Amino acid sequence: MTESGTRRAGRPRKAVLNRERITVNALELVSDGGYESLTMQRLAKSLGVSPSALYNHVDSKHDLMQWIQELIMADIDTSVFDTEPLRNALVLWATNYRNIFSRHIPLIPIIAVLPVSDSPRTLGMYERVAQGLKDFGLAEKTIIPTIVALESFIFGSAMDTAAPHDIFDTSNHQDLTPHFTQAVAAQRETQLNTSDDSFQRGLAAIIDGLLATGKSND
Amino acid sequence: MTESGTRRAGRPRKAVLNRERITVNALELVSDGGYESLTMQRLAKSLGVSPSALYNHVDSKHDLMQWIQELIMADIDTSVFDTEPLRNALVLWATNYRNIFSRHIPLIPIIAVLPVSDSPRTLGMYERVAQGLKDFGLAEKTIIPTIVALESFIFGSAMDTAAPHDIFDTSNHQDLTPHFTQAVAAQRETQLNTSDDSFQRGLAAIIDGLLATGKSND
DNA sequence: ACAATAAAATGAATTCGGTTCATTTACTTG
DNA sequence: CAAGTAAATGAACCGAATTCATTTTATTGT
Repeated sequence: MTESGTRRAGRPRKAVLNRERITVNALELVSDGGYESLTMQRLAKSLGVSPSALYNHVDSKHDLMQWIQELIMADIDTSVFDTEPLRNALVLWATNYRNIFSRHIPLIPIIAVLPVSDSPRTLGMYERVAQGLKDFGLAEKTIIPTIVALESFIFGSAMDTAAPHDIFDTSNHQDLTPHFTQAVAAQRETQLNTSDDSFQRGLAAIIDGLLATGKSND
Repeated sequence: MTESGTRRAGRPRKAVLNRERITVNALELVSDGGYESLTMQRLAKSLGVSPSALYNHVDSKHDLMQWIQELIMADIDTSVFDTEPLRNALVLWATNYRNIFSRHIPLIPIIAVLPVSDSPRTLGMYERVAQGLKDFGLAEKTIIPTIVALESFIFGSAMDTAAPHDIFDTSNHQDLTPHFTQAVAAQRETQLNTSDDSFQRGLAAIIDGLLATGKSND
């Protein structure tokens, strides 16, 4: 949409940077060194460029986060809704979703609050899940609350995976917390990872409940 | 416990700062202006003191966050476990918990990951819930996963309350997302706040499921 | 009264964050 | 080859957390 008229010529120099290179490098930084590693200066250095150069391509760090969201969302598999019965599909999708975000904890509070229309892939995912729920027979008005509730559980569970393994260590307070201490010991005996165990139990519970109470004939 | 021996005398000057004043002011800053408002400099100014003075009392901003956690946890009501049947008590406790944290979103990712032993009040809350679940007849080994799953849902739901009201606005993509768009419209017609609706539905579902599948005779 | 004490408060300095902007670079095209 | 343009630069700004040498001042034993 460059204005015409007395225009002579001109194209820019060859760009070193572009959205993809920036986003991929940013995500790499995060994967390697945690989220504190993602600073505009470090990102610039990893791209062999000066920090200010980034701002010719991205408006702000927050915008960069949105780009990263798109990249991450691409990993979430919704094809199971085509091949599996709904309950199964929900379990597989949710598990996949949670596992991916547990590798990107600091993005969660940001993404949880981002308008879906800013991310085509996110929108696509919602559409696929909504369709599955509708075909299953959920009442139209319960579809969104069902998705939101599931996602809340997924995000919360993803955050929980960041908890240290000794988060429930009560060595110092045993006497004051007898029931809790005993419960911790009992869970430990199962040899199951606490986060995974909690997620699987909670997921089965919430899916069954949501599908049961959301049927059309309410 | 100052060492004796060749000691002469000495007590410090009267302290302007102390843990309580610092923590209360910090939380006030957060409530008034969101979490970006909580900086050590602003906190210092609100206390009529220089920023560096804070570091005579708190080791780091992260430590300050833990203090704030303690203050917030004090608001969570566990007395319902003494007066209500378990299912009811869980609903009331979870709702209270979620409402309180929805006013402190940025703390969630931090608190979700904090060792409970660092916060006596958090520990006390867990003890009370664990006791309730045990008395209800849950198998010992399912108590911790039950609590963790509930808390994950609570934290996720608290974050969701920060989502903008038009988070699901699809005006631009209607044709590509027919099911989702229709589901959004149907939910809107109920006049219910999406976050609240989702939370209540999800909460009932997950509690029923967890209590049903966690009974001792598994 | 007084000198010694020691925690508390200060203010300057450091380091690192995101972001802006005037300037320069180098590629493309008429 | 000259014009034109987006891209890249580097210096600068602001505000953040934190450190440290220094100063203040309430207390207490003499």
